[in-house]
Amino acid sequence: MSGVRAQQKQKTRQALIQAAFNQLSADHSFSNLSLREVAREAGIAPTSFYRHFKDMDELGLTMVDEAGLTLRQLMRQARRRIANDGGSVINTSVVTFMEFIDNSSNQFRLLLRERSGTSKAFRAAVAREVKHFILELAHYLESETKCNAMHAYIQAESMVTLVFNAGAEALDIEGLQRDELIERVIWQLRYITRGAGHYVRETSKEA
Amino acid sequence: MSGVRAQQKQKTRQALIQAAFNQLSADHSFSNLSLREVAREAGIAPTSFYRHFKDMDELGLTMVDEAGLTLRQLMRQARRRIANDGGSVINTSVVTFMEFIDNSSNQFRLLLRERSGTSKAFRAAVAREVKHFILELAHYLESETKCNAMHAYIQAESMVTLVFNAGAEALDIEGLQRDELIERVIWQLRYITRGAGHYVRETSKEA
DNA sequence: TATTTTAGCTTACAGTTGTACGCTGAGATT
DNA sequence: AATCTCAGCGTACAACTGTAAGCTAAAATA
Repeated sequence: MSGVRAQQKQKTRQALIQAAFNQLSADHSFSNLSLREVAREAGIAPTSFYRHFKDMDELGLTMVDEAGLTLRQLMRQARRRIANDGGSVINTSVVTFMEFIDNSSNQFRLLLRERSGTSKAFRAAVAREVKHFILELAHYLESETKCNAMHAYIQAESMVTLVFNAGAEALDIEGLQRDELIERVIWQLRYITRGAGHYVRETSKEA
Repeated sequence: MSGVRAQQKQKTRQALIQAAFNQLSADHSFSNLSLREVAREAGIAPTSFYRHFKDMDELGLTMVDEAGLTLRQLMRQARRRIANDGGSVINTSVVTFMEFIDNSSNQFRLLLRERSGTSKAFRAAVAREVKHFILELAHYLESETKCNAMHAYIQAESMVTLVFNAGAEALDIEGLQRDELIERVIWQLRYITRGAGHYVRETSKEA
């Protein structure tokens, strides 16, 4: 196993994935990609594509998985920063997420677009990745605050929604406008934290 | 003016727009549309398309305007309901929005997708429509509560983001799951209201 | 009434797409 | 050493795309 042969196959498979990611941009979405162009950039004949993926959709789903992985790694990194540098949870998280958008903008774009895209399988795949993200945050909130599971989940869901959305807007702007955007999203997260906190307290009073 | 000629032209122009909207669906986005297919459904020759629009993008931008109009009409209707039926603001708004998603799902889909789509002009157009929506809500919040302008805007922005997002998710689900989704988004809006209220009070104390 | 304007048509073309089919040669297996 | 496997290639094709060019007939204008 893992002979020269299989190794080379993995290599061109990665070349295909990389080529596809490279061709994503502000004005080129996954559905705009053509099998032929991807194969061309990867340096293989169009028909050789099929040795690696059944069709473009299979490639795309692989890419979604990869982007989701990056996203989860990112979140762990954020938590590490919070634990070590001792910065504010909200601030650190938002800053880390914005770094993701700048450093891996094509991965983020893929998630962003395919979340409401044309293929049910894609939408489901992105939803799954986002849900992972939400659940990890919900667990964190549940352990760090005196939040019950339901409120923790809803709170996490809104936070992820708001940050994700701000990320989408951030893609198109720079400088001052961007700083203002970040400030706004931080306020939004504060609202959520306060508001959820209120209802949690009320709920525990009732209990 | 408004002779038989101009009248007929408007009619086929509308036929083109309608044909394009008809061809949108869960698995057919605007960028998947072809000029030829739209023309075919509208009942004209492909090349006659150019008598009405410079290219597909011009058609698309017109469609975005139309969808934005529908959206604003919807919001006014929601406010009327709130004033007359006297129901809860949050509940009525969410229910109204969900009706929009069911009754005009293709218009909603257009806004949803092109918001993060491939064309900067489209993204800007959708952002403009959404901003209208946010501003109207912000003014409402500012007048109905003791909220200052900044908090009103940020609050409105988060509410629209959360509802819009829930709408996107609602497109793919039905029944119980959907009811749960609606319940969650209502909680999220409550968080925002409470949280914003808290900071507003704090600000006015400081002042 | 004579002239101009124009929405819609037909024909035509060059470009791109996905993919079926069959071959080859280098690694893997026996 | 003989055989098998299979990643990658080249050719080929049918389906579709956007759009250029020029015609026609009916409405508008003068």
